[in-house]
Amino acid sequence: MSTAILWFRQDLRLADNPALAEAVSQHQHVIPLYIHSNTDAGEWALSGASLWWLHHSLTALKHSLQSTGSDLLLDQGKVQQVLEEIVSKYKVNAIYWNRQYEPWAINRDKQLKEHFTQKGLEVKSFNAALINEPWTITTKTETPYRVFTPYWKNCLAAGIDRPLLDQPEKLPALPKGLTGASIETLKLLDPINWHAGFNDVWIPGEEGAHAALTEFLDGTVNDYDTGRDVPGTTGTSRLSAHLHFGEISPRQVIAAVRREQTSEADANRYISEIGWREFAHHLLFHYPHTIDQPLNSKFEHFPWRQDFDLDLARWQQGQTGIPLVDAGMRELWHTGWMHNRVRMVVASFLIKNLQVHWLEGARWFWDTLVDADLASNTMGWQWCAGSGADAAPYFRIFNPVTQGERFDGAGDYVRKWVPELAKMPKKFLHKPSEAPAEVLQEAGVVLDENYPSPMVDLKQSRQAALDAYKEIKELS
DNA sequence: TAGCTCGTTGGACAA
DNA sequence: TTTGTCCAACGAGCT
Repeated sequence: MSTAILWFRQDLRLADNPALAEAVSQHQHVIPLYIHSNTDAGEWALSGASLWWLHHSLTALKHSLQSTGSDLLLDQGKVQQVLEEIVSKYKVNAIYWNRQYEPWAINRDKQLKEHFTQKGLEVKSFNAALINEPWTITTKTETPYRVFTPYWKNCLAAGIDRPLLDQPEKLPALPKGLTGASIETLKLLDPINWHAGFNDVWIPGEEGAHAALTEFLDGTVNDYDTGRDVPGTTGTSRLSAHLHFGEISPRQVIAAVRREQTSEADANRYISEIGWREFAHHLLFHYPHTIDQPLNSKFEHFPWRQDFDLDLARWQQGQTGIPLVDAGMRELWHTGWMHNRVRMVVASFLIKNLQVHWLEGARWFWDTLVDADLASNTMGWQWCAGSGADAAPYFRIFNPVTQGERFDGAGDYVRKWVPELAKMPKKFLHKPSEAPAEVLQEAGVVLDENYPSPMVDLKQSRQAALDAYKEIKELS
């Protein structure tokens, strides 16, 4: 009789789970285990909104495992120690897991693999999270890609459709006497119930992931190419957190999109977004220092603001006086998520108009996003700052008023998240400070009383950013 | 090797 | 109101 530990991490699903499928096929006993160990990751430990998601996702996984005759064993503490205890107590022969790609996780897993292999266990890891793992795609000269388009062309040429693994119908019961901690003892939920609104928006877990995918395929995907840019509508798949926690795999998502009668443009555009997720992992793996250092070293000398605390707080709270920025920051706070276009706009505003270091923004997103992902977050912020791979040219500074008028022309998004402006007419919704007194009065807006004036002059701060970028250019 | 082409997401301004 | 051009030049990646 052989026993394997199936160590769950960012692969909280039963279907298309290679480590699980292998464990079930090779061993009579399988111990599904999740270890809450939040010290390995240092500054990038799971936090805030992610912990809320994790709590519910683990609860869902536990239920599904129970319905197959098994259970999910929950534990916390040092990973090696926890594994060691279970290994010796239950005569475990093998440990299987699906790979993670964060620099800290790679180091930890490598060390664990060595340790337990030396002890005579079979230790195997699998790819569950990506179409192509970061080291499998290279340029003709075998260097990593730094530009998305050639990277993605290469992936497409190699083929991106992958076979799926079925969910095991039945799992062996846990060894007798093995009962884990309850989910509550992990204390993942913040006792301050700031995440109350999340329940209305998200269903974490594998079932929730497939429900979100179905909803996307039933409607949204058919206008994805243009609809994805409109924050006031459900124009995107909203799968990011499900994908991050591995409740669904990119293979499953691509296969499902392929089955739909969707226009080529919409399907390809969406699948290329999965490609960006892959590209982010490629970059993080090959350039791990980019989690807090610029990829482009010129930016080490960028004159970021030093005394930014008050401005950062206004940005975080959605009190900048720029309606689209405030709407985005409030959507983030209330739902743990923000529309992608708005993420770019609020990031550009923080970095360029306020000249606050992109890491401050990255850290706030890390705490508040349910889909916080080190690869995507790092790539996104560096892209906006201009210091990353395939970055926005420095002169490309979003004007949040223009962006609002272009992508939230009807104003649904701003009206929803900045209700104090709900009665503003379209013409001035994105720039209330320019509205005539009678328009403001009619809309019940009293500037600096119930809605702030813009905290910076957009034109002046844009010019200041351009000058700062010029400064580092001249250094080289 | 050298040369060529191209680069997610924009804004300001002029015509 | 819409469309075209410029912004500045660099380096990635291919041939």
